[in-house]
Amino acid sequence: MSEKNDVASALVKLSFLVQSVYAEVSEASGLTPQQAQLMCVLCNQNLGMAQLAQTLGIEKSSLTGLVDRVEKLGFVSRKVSENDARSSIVQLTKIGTNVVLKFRGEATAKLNELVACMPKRYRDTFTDIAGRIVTEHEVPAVFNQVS
Amino acid sequence: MSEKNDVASALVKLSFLVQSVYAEVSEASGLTPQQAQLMCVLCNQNLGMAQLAQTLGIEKSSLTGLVDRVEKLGFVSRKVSENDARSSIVQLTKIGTNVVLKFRGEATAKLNELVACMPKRYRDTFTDIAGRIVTEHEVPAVFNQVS
DNA sequence: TATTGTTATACTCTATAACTATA
DNA sequence: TATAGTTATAGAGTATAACAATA
Repeated sequence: MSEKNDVASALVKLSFLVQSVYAEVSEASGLTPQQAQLMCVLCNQNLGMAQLAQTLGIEKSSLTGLVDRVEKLGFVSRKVSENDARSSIVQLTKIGTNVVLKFRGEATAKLNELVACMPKRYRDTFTDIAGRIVTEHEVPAVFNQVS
Repeated sequence: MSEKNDVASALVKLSFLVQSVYAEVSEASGLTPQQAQLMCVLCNQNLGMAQLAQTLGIEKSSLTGLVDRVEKLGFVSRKVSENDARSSIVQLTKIGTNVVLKFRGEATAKLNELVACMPKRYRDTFTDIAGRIVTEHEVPAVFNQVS
Protein backbone atom coordinates (compact mmCIF):
# COMPACT_ATOMS: atom_id res chain seq x y z
CA MET A 1 0.00 0.00 0.00
CA SER A 2 1.51 3.24 -1.16
CA GLU A 3 1.21 6.35 0.97
CA LYS A 4 1.46 8.94 -1.72
CA ASN A 5 -1.80 10.26 -0.39
CA ASP A 6 -0.55 10.54 3.17
CA VAL A 7 -0.44 14.16 4.33
CA ALA A 8 2.31 13.54 6.87
CA SER A 9 4.58 11.91 4.35
CA ALA A 10 3.97 14.66 1.82
CA LEU A 11 4.74 17.34 4.40
CA VAL A 12 8.00 15.72 5.45
CA LYS A 13 9.25 15.15 1.94
CA LEU A 14 8.29 18.63 0.87
CA SER A 15 9.99 20.19 3.86
CA PHE A 16 13.23 18.33 3.20
CA LEU A 17 13.08 19.39 -0.42
CA VAL A 18 12.64 23.04 0.54
CA GLN A 19 15.37 22.80 3.16
CA SER A 20 17.77 21.46 0.58
CA VAL A 21 17.04 24.43 -1.66
CA TYR A 22 17.48 26.80 1.28
CA ALA A 23 20.83 25.20 2.11
CA GLU A 24 21.98 25.21 -1.49
CA VAL A 25 21.21 28.90 -1.98
CA SER A 26 22.78 29.77 1.36
CA GLU A 27 25.99 28.08 0.34
CA ALA A 28 25.96 29.91 -2.98
CA SER A 29 25.99 33.14 -0.95
CA GLY A 30 28.82 31.90 1.25
CA LEU A 31 26.50 31.34 4.19
CA THR A 32 25.33 28.47 6.32
CA PRO A 33 21.53 28.12 6.52
CA GLN A 34 21.60 29.45 10.08
CA GLN A 35 23.60 32.48 9.02
CA ALA A 36 21.16 33.15 6.19
CA GLN A 37 18.26 32.82 8.59
CA LEU A 38 19.88 35.25 11.00
CA MET A 39 20.34 37.78 8.23
CA CYS A 40 16.77 37.33 7.02
CA VAL A 41 15.49 38.16 10.47
CA LEU A 42 17.58 41.32 10.47
CA CYS A 43 16.13 42.44 7.14
CA ASN A 44 13.19 44.04 8.86
CA GLN A 45 14.55 45.03 12.21
CA ASN A 46 17.64 45.57 14.27
CA LEU A 47 17.46 43.45 17.38
CA GLY A 48 19.32 42.92 20.62
CA MET A 49 20.96 39.57 21.25
CA ALA A 50 18.23 38.41 23.63
CA GLN A 51 15.40 39.18 21.23
CA LEU A 52 17.33 37.76 18.34
CA ALA A 53 17.98 34.51 20.20
CA GLN A 54 14.31 34.24 21.04
CA THR A 55 13.28 34.91 17.46
CA LEU A 56 15.64 32.25 16.17
CA GLY A 57 14.74 29.82 18.90
CA ILE A 58 18.27 29.33 20.19
CA GLU A 59 20.10 30.17 23.41
CA LYS A 60 21.84 33.50 23.79
CA SER A 61 25.13 31.70 24.25
CA SER A 62 24.67 29.92 20.93
CA LEU A 63 23.85 33.20 19.25
CA THR A 64 27.08 34.82 20.42
CA GLY A 65 29.20 32.60 18.20
CA LEU A 66 26.75 32.73 15.30
CA VAL A 67 26.84 36.53 15.28
CA ASP A 68 30.62 36.49 15.77
CA ARG A 69 31.08 34.47 12.60
CA VAL A 70 28.72 36.55 10.48
CA GLU A 71 30.29 39.69 11.86
CA LYS A 72 33.69 38.34 10.86
CA LEU A 73 32.30 37.94 7.34
CA GLY A 74 31.40 41.61 7.47
CA PHE A 75 27.67 41.10 7.01
CA VAL A 76 26.42 42.29 10.40
CA SER A 77 27.73 44.55 13.13
CA ARG A 78 27.01 45.10 16.80
CA LYS A 79 26.38 48.50 18.29
CA VAL A 80 25.72 49.39 21.89
CA SER A 81 22.14 50.39 22.57
CA GLU A 82 21.59 54.03 23.41
CA ASN A 83 19.00 53.20 26.02
CA ASP A 84 20.73 50.31 27.72
CA ALA A 85 24.49 49.99 27.92
CA ARG A 86 24.18 46.25 28.43
CA SER A 87 22.41 45.67 25.16
CA SER A 88 24.10 44.98 21.80
CA ILE A 89 21.99 45.83 18.81
CA VAL A 90 22.76 43.67 15.78
CA GLN A 91 22.27 45.15 12.35
CA LEU A 92 23.06 44.29 8.75
CA THR A 93 25.97 46.10 7.16
CA LYS A 94 25.65 47.61 3.70
CA ILE A 95 27.32 44.56 2.20
CA GLY A 96 25.23 42.28 4.39
CA THR A 97 22.06 43.88 3.11
CA ASN A 98 23.12 43.23 -0.46
CA VAL A 99 24.03 39.65 0.36
CA VAL A 100 20.73 38.87 2.03
CA LEU A 101 18.75 40.52 -0.77
CA LYS A 102 20.61 38.38 -3.26
CA PHE A 103 19.99 35.33 -1.12
CA ARG A 104 16.28 36.04 -0.88
CA GLY A 105 16.02 36.65 -4.59
CA GLU A 106 17.75 33.43 -5.53
CA ALA A 107 15.87 31.38 -2.97
CA THR A 108 12.58 32.77 -4.18
CA ALA A 109 13.48 31.99 -7.77
CA LYS A 110 14.53 28.42 -6.96
CA LEU A 111 11.42 27.82 -4.90
CA ASN A 112 9.22 29.16 -7.65
CA GLU A 113 10.90 26.75 -10.02
CA LEU A 114 9.90 23.96 -7.70
CA VAL A 115 6.25 24.60 -8.40
CA ALA A 116 6.65 25.97 -11.91
CA CYS A 117 5.52 22.68 -13.39
CA MET A 118 2.07 23.11 -11.87
CA PRO A 119 -0.80 25.04 -13.43
CA LYS A 120 -1.27 28.47 -11.89
CA ARG A 121 -4.62 27.51 -10.45
CA TYR A 122 -2.95 24.70 -8.50
CA ARG A 123 -0.13 26.92 -7.32
CA ASP A 124 -2.57 29.48 -6.01
CA THR A 125 -4.57 26.84 -4.22
CA PHE A 126 -1.43 25.35 -2.73
CA THR A 127 -0.14 28.74 -1.61
CA ASP A 128 -3.45 29.54 -0.02
CA ILE A 129 -3.58 26.31 1.93
CA ALA A 130 0.06 26.42 2.98
CA GLY A 131 -0.48 30.00 4.10
CA ARG A 132 -3.40 28.95 6.25
CA ILE A 133 -1.42 26.19 7.89
CA VAL A 134 1.48 28.43 8.86
CA THR A 135 -0.68 31.31 10.04
CA GLU A 136 -2.47 29.00 12.41
CA HIS A 137 0.78 27.90 14.02
CA GLU A 138 3.84 29.49 15.51
CA VAL A 139 6.38 29.69 12.75
CA PRO A 140 9.92 30.90 13.36
CA ALA A 141 11.00 33.93 11.38
CA VAL A 142 13.09 32.67 8.51
CA PHE A 143 12.16 34.54 5.41
CA ASN A 144 11.15 38.01 6.44
CA GLN A 145 10.16 40.61 3.96
CA VAL A 146 12.31 43.61 3.32
CA SER A 147 9.04 45.55 2.99
CA MET B 1 2.54 44.89 0.36
CA SER B 2 2.17 41.62 2.19
CA GLU B 3 3.51 38.44 0.67
CA LYS B 4 1.13 36.03 2.26
CA ASN B 5 0.34 34.91 -1.24
CA ASP B 6 3.95 34.31 -2.15
CA VAL B 7 4.62 30.64 -2.86
CA ALA B 8 8.27 30.82 -1.87
CA SER B 9 7.52 32.37 1.47
CA ALA B 10 4.80 29.84 2.17
CA LEU B 11 7.10 26.96 1.28
CA VAL B 12 9.88 28.17 3.54
CA LYS B 13 7.64 28.81 6.51
CA LEU B 14 5.88 25.50 6.09
CA SER B 15 9.15 23.63 5.83
CA PHE B 16 10.50 25.17 9.02
CA LEU B 17 7.25 24.33 10.78
CA VAL B 18 7.47 20.70 9.68
CA GLN B 19 11.14 20.51 10.59
CA SER B 20 10.39 21.73 14.07
CA VAL B 21 7.80 18.98 14.49
CA TYR B 22 10.27 16.42 13.14
CA ALA B 23 12.91 17.62 15.60
CA GLU B 24 10.50 17.68 18.50
CA VAL B 25 9.30 14.13 17.91
CA SER B 26 12.87 12.93 17.37
CA GLU B 27 13.87 14.32 20.72
CA ALA B 28 10.89 12.66 22.37
CA SER B 29 12.30 9.36 21.10
CA GLY B 30 15.77 10.17 22.38
CA LEU B 31 17.06 10.83 18.88
CA THR B 32 18.50 13.71 16.92
CA PRO B 33 16.69 14.45 13.65
CA GLN B 34 19.59 12.94 11.71
CA GLN B 35 19.49 9.78 13.78
CA ALA B 36 15.74 9.50 13.22
CA GLN B 37 16.26 10.01 9.50
CA LEU B 38 18.92 7.32 9.42
CA MET B 39 16.59 4.89 11.13
CA CYS B 40 13.71 5.77 8.82
CA VAL B 41 15.87 4.90 5.83
CA LEU B 42 16.68 1.55 7.40
CA CYS B 43 13.00 0.74 7.91
CA ASN B 44 12.75 -0.62 4.41
CA GLN B 45 16.20 -1.90 3.70
CA ASN B 46 19.52 -2.85 5.14
CA LEU B 47 22.25 -0.86 3.46
CA GLY B 48 26.02 -0.69 3.31
CA MET B 49 27.73 2.46 4.54
CA ALA B 50 28.38 3.78 1.05
CA GLN B 51 24.79 3.40 -0.10
CA LEU B 52 23.51 4.75 3.19
CA ALA B 53 25.71 7.82 2.93
CA GLN B 54 24.50 8.43 -0.59
CA THR B 55 20.87 8.04 0.43
CA LEU B 56 21.29 10.49 3.27
CA GLY B 57 23.34 12.88 1.18
CA ILE B 58 26.36 12.94 3.49
CA GLU B 59 29.95 11.75 3.23
CA LYS B 60 30.88 8.25 4.29
CA SER B 61 33.21 9.70 6.89
CA SER B 62 30.34 11.66 8.42
CA LEU B 63 28.18 8.57 8.46
CA THR B 64 30.71 6.58 10.44
CA GLY B 65 30.18 8.69 13.54
CA LEU B 66 26.43 8.92 13.04
CA VAL B 67 26.09 5.15 12.89
CA ASP B 68 28.52 4.78 15.81
CA ARG B 69 26.29 6.87 18.03
CA VAL B 70 23.05 5.15 17.03
CA GLU B 71 24.76 1.79 17.45
CA LYS B 72 25.84 2.82 20.92
CA LEU B 73 22.18 3.53 21.66
CA GLY B 74 21.45 -0.03 20.61
CA PHE B 75 19.14 0.90 17.74
CA VAL B 76 21.22 -0.31 14.80
CA SER B 77 23.99 -2.83 14.29
CA ARG B 78 26.68 -3.45 11.69
CA LYS B 79 27.27 -6.85 10.14
CA VAL B 80 29.88 -7.81 7.59
CA SER B 81 28.47 -8.47 4.16
CA GLU B 82 28.53 -12.08 3.02
CA ASN B 83 29.41 -11.08 -0.53
CA ASP B 84 32.04 -8.48 0.20
CA ALA B 85 34.24 -8.55 3.27
CA ARG B 86 34.87 -4.82 2.96
CA SER B 87 31.22 -3.91 3.28
CA SER B 88 29.37 -3.26 6.55
CA ILE B 89 25.63 -3.76 6.34
CA VAL B 90 23.71 -1.56 8.75
CA GLN B 91 20.40 -2.82 10.09
CA LEU B 92 17.87 -1.89 12.74
CA THR B 93 17.89 -3.90 15.93
CA LYS B 94 14.68 -5.21 17.42
CA ILE B 95 14.57 -2.29 19.82
CA GLY B 96 15.53 0.09 17.04
CA THR B 97 12.61 -1.10 14.95
CA ASN B 98 10.23 -0.40 17.81
CA VAL B 99 11.74 3.03 18.36
CA VAL B 100 11.46 4.07 14.74
CA LEU B 101 7.91 2.78 14.46
CA LYS B 102 6.99 4.82 17.52
CA PHE B 103 8.77 7.81 16.01
CA ARG B 104 6.92 7.48 12.75
CA GLY B 105 3.58 7.09 14.48
CA GLU B 106 4.04 10.16 16.65
CA ALA B 107 5.39 12.26 13.81
CA THR B 108 2.48 11.29 11.60
CA ALA B 109 0.03 12.17 14.34
CA LYS B 110 1.62 15.55 15.00
CA LEU B 111 1.76 16.38 11.31
CA ASN B 112 -1.86 15.41 10.86
CA GLU B 113 -2.72 17.76 13.72
CA LEU B 114 -1.02 20.51 11.78
CA VAL B 115 -3.62 20.29 9.04
CA ALA B 116 -6.49 19.08 11.21
CA CYS B 117 -8.02 22.53 11.23
CA MET B 118 -8.60 22.40 7.50
CA PRO B 119 -11.63 20.86 5.81
CA LYS B 120 -10.92 17.42 4.40
CA ARG B 121 -11.39 18.66 0.86
CA TYR B 122 -8.58 21.16 1.36
CA ARG B 123 -6.32 18.60 2.97
CA ASP B 124 -6.80 16.24 0.07
CA THR B 125 -6.06 18.98 -2.43
CA PHE B 126 -2.99 20.03 -0.52
CA THR B 127 -1.71 16.47 -0.23
CA ASP B 128 -2.24 15.92 -3.91
CA ILE B 129 -0.32 19.04 -4.89
CA ALA B 130 2.48 18.49 -2.41
CA GLY B 131 2.77 14.93 -3.65
CA ARG B 132 3.12 16.15 -7.21
CA ILE B 133 5.85 18.57 -6.27
CA VAL B 134 7.96 16.01 -4.48
CA THR B 135 7.51 13.29 -7.08
CA GLU B 136 8.78 15.65 -9.73
CA HIS B 137 11.98 16.33 -7.83
CA GLU B 138 14.71 14.36 -6.15
CA VAL B 139 13.72 14.07 -2.53
CA PRO B 140 16.01 12.48 0.04
CA ALA B 141 14.60 9.45 1.83
CA VAL B 142 13.45 10.64 5.20
CA PHE B 143 10.15 9.09 6.01
CA ASN B 144 10.15 5.70 4.39
CA GLN B 145 7.30 3.33 4.73
CA VAL B 146 7.64 0.16 6.71
CA SER B 147 5.51 -1.42 3.98
C1' DT C 1 43.88 -0.09 -9.24
C1' DA C 2 39.32 0.77 -7.43
C1' DT C 3 36.17 0.43 -3.68
C1' DT C 4 34.69 0.11 1.34
C1' DG C 5 35.01 1.94 5.48
C1' DT C 6 37.61 4.32 9.23
C1' DT C 7 40.60 7.80 11.38
C1' DA C 8 42.44 12.45 11.95
C1' DT C 9 41.43 17.06 11.87
C1' DA C 10 38.79 21.19 11.69
C1' DC C 11 34.68 23.99 11.69
C1' DT C 12 29.71 25.15 12.65
C1' DC C 13 25.82 24.76 15.58
C1' DT C 14 23.90 23.85 19.85
C1' DA C 15 23.17 23.56 25.03
C1' DT C 16 24.28 24.17 30.10
C1' DA C 17 26.65 26.50 33.63
C1' DA C 18 29.27 30.16 35.36
C1' DC C 19 30.63 34.74 34.83
C1' DT C 20 30.79 40.20 34.05
C1' DA C 21 28.62 44.44 33.54
C1' DT C 22 24.72 47.23 33.77
C1' DA C 23 19.83 48.32 35.30
C1' DT D 1 18.23 41.37 42.47
C1' DA D 2 17.34 40.89 37.59
C1' DT D 3 18.72 41.30 32.87
C1' DA D 4 22.09 41.47 28.71
C1' DG D 5 25.66 39.33 26.90
C1' DT D 6 29.95 36.51 26.94
C1' DT D 7 33.03 32.66 28.08
C1' DA D 8 34.02 27.83 29.08
C1' DT D 9 33.01 23.40 28.04
C1' DA D 10 30.95 19.50 25.82
C1' DG D 11 28.75 17.01 22.19
C1' DA D 12 26.52 16.32 17.52
C1' DG D 13 26.92 16.87 12.60
C1' DT D 14 29.56 17.83 8.68
C1' DA D 15 33.56 17.95 5.27
C1' DT D 16 38.32 16.99 3.43
C1' DA D 17 42.35 14.28 3.36
C1' DA D 18 44.87 10.31 4.41
C1' DC D 19 44.75 5.63 5.43
C1' DA D 20 43.85 0.22 5.81
C1' DA D 21 41.71 -3.75 4.03
C1' DT D 22 39.57 -6.10 0.42
C1' DA D 23 38.04 -6.71 -4.54
